[in-house]
Amino acid sequence: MKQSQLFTKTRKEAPKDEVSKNAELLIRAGYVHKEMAGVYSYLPLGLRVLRKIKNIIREEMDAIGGQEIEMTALQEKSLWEKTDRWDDSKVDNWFKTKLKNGSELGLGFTHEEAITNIMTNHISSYKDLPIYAYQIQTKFRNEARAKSGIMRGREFSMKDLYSFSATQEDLDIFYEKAKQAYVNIFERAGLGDRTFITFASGGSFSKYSHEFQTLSIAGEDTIYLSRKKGIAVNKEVLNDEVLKDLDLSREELEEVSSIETGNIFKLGTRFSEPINLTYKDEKGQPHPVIMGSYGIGPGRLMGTIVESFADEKGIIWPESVAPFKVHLIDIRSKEASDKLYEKMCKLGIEVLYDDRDQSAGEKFGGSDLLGIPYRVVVSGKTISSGQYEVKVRKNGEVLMLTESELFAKLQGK
RNA sequence: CGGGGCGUAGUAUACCGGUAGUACGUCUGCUUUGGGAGCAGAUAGACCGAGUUCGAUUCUCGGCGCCCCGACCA
Repeated sequence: MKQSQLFTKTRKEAPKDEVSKNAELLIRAGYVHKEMAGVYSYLPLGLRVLRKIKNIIREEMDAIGGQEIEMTALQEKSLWEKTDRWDDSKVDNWFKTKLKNGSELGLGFTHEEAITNIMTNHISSYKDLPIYAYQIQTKFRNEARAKSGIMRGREFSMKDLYSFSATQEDLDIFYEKAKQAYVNIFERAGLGDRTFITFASGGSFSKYSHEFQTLSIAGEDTIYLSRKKGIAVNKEVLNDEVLKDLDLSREELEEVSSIETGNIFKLGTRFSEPINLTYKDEKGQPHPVIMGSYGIGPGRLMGTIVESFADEKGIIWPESVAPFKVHLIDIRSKEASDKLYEKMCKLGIEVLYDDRDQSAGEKFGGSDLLGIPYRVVVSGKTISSGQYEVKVRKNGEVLMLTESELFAKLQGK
């Protein structure tokens, strides 16, 4: 894409009233637009990043048998009354609205009720199970206080997968698969080395749930981490019994702050019983379906990546989620730059081409802020040397490469 | 939801009971061109409403909005 066509611009100044690093950088770089507190629009570059994150998640969900669906944001009151989650005293972050005729509706903050209800039309026999279904959809939560930029908003994207099993064994097996899929997601998003499976409150059907906590000073959670064992315990549940369960001692635990980037949860029959989602076993006897839920927020993940890798000059995207792989910068050598751009496009290399008539300094500064992994400069200097200058954003390494070396590098050969 | 702070241009700010000034930014033109360059010109602002007043951006009240701490976060 030619940058002269891109409607967003980079800014030197931070917006006022924006403290979190992720929002400040994403707004300055033109990835997002803040509509109001806790509500952000994604602009072209931001949407490219968000899509890449969602696609990584999709691939991992599909790989463990997930089937993608898309449920509605509008939710019917009566369904939520069945599970006793309609009343504001039970769930305080509802956004509620009304039909013209006065009927109350809610804007979904999660979808256990909705999907359980859908499944009553599709599950009758043990032969129908298991089913694993997920969606990537907008959630609405009436947070008392929005904060942390795009990481804790009132409207945000969420991938939620729900598992439906006939037996506890199947749930347990799938749960472990989902856990591994989440590990893969964080690995692929570049956060693998700093994201830890964390034991958290399990609710009424299992002792623990598992959170995926990404270490960050911007985090709202406090966890106790054993780096050696690679696991952590959320502060909320830390006690002697838990330590004994997990064979951990206080001495080996380090208190760190972290961002909750994912959460997987065994639901048991918490929703299937009140909504009457049952299957018949071999003998024709009915049983409630055993469920699990598995959530991860693409927007929060994006914010976490920014928080994790940015430096004083701007964002640093891991290649897997970067809006473009290459930022091609023309310094008064339009003809040669155009040619290189055409070649990259032909080879399918994702490239943002800064073809604008700006000063070199502005282009470099903007490029650092955008955080695209490889910056390729074409200038009089590079043309006379017969080489291209490639700067690696994450470590500042500068390489002088011939054209064939350049393409070999960018195509990962 | 409890507590605190704050609303003057995109940003940072100044003055003032007599209708707003500066800097940076932005835009246009020219000159520049390897780290946000120079010159010239231009653009753009009192959150909203009510009250007090001859007159309110300024004082009072109400609303709306934003930020921070805490609580909350199946």
